[in-house]
Amino acid sequence: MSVRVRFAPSPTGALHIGGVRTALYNYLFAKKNHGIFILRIEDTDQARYVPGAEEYILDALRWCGIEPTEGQGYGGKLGPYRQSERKAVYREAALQLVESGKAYYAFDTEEELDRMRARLADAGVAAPKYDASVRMEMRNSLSLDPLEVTDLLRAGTPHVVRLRVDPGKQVVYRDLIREEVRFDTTELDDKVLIKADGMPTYHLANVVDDHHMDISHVIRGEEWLSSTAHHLLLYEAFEWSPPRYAHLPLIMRPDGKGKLSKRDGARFGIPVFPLSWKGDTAEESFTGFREFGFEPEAVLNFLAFLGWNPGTDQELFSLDELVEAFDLGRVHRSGARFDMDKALWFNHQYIKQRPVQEIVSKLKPLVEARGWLWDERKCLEIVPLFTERVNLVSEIPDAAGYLFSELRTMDEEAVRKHWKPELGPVISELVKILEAVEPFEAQALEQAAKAGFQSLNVKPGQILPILRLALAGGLQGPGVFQMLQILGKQGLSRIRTFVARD
RNA sequence: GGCCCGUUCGUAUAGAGGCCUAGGACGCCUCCCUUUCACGGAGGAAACACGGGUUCGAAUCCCGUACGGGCUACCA
Repeated sequence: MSVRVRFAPSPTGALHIGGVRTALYNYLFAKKNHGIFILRIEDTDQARYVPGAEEYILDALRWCGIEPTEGQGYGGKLGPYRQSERKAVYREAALQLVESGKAYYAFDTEEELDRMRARLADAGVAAPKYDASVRMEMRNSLSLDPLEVTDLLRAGTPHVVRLRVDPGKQVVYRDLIREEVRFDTTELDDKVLIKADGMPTYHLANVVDDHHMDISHVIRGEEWLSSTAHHLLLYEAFEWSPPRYAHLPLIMRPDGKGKLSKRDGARFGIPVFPLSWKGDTAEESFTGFREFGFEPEAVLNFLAFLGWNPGTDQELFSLDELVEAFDLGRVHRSGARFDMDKALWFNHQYIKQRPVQEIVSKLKPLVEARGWLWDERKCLEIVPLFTERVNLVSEIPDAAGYLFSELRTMDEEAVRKHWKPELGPVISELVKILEAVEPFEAQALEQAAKAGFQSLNVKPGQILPILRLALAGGLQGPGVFQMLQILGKQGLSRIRTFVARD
C-alpha cells in the first residue's frame, strides 16, 4: 500500500508549534515510507477564518524545510485542497447519507438545543447531548412528518444534517501509537455534519477528504482521539475503508498545566510559533522561533524529540537522519512539556557547527538594527569567538557589543577587585611593548605580552584581568589577545584610557 | 460530572519479566583545564505515583486508587 499522509491545519491564525510537530511527524513518516506528504487547508469555519493565516502556514513549513509534495500551494490531482472550495463534495456526501438513512435533517434552533440540554441536566443526565435518547423529541426528519420536512426544506428553513448514531455498539480500532482504543456508541452524540451555513463540520470534511484524497494514515494530535469514533462511524456509513490512525501526544506548557497555547508564549517568555505573527493588537502578536534567533534545523530536532526518541543515545539529527530513524511505534503516549533549556541547547549545538559565513549573514541585520557600523571582515573574526558562548545568534550583539562599538559599561566591582594604582606604570609599559608587535595578531601579541610579564616582573594573573576589563568592561568573554586582535590599536587606546581614568 | 488517553530523576527520555545497584541527555552542584566566561574533561545530587494481585522473580503483565491531560459546540 502506498503511503499518503496529510497535514490539515485550520487558517485561524499563526501555525502553532504543536502543529509544526504534527507536520514534521507526517513529513518524516511520509519520507521514511517513500510516500506523499499533503497539505490541506481546513477552512470550514468562516467565523474563525483569519486572512494571512494560510500564507503563514506555507511560509512556516518552508522555513522549517518540511514542504509538502502535494496540496494547497503545491498542486496535485486530487484537489482542490482548500475545503471551502469543496462544498459540493461534502453536500453530496451528506445527501447520500441522508438518503441511506445514516443521517438526517435537523431544524432545531439554538434556543431549542439549549433548552434540551438544560432539561437533561436538570433530570440528572451526566452528559446531555443530541443522541438517540432525545432525537425523537427534537425537530428533525426522523421525528417530523415527512410532508412537514419537505415543506420546511422547501421553505428554506435553516437546518443542519446530523449523523445518526445507533446506541449500544462498540467502536474499536487499533491506534498506531496507543494500541487498542474503544468507544461505546451510547456515549456518542449525533454529530452535525453540515452546518446551517452549508459548510461541513470538521468531521464530515475530514473523512470525505481523507477518503477522496486517498489518505492511508492519519497522524494528528491527541485532541482528535475522542472524535475518531465518529470518524470511524462515518467511514462505516459511507462503506469506505478507514485509514490507519496515529494520535500524537500533546505538547504541554512548561509547568505542565494543560496544552501549550499561544498565550503561553508571553506567560513563559518562550516562542510558541515558528515565525512571528502580527495580529491586530500587541496581545495578538507573537515572536517566532526564527525571530528569537533559532535555527530551523534546531527547532525541528528539538520538536522531533518532544514525544519521540530513536532508542539510542544520539540526540543530534539532521532532517535526513530523522527520516531514517523515525518510527511511529516509538512515539510516546503521554504529553511532553516544552523545555526552553533543551531547545536552547539544541540551538547551541547547531550554531557551533554552522559555517561562520552563515552566522555572519544572520548577524548583519541584527548589528545594523543597533546602528553599528557593519564590518564583514571583523565579523568573520568575532563570530567564531562567540558561537561557543551563546545559544542563539540573536544573543551575539549583546554578548559582543564591546567589539562592535564603543565600550559602554564597566563592571566597577571587578575593577575595585583587580585594579591597583601601582600597576598603572607596568601596564603602560606593556602597552608600549604591544604597540610594536607586528603582525598585530593574537598569537604574536600573547608571546610579546608573556615576555613582557617576565621582564616587568609581574604575574599574568595580576595584569590580564585588568586588560580584560579595559577592553570589554567585564570579566567575561574571549581571550584577551583575541579581543585585542579584533580591536586593533584601538584596543590599546582603551587600555590607556582605562589606566588614565580616575 | 461523563467518556477517552496517560503516569520512570526538575524536564524530555532508555527500559518490551531476570542484563536495573534503573542508563545516558538538558538543567543544577563540585572539581580539573584556563587570564575570565564559554567549550572540553572528571565526579555528584536526583525517578519506577500508590495499593493489591500474577510469577521463583515486576519499572516491565492484570486490577483498583490517586493524580494529570484531552474531548464533552452548527470550533478545528
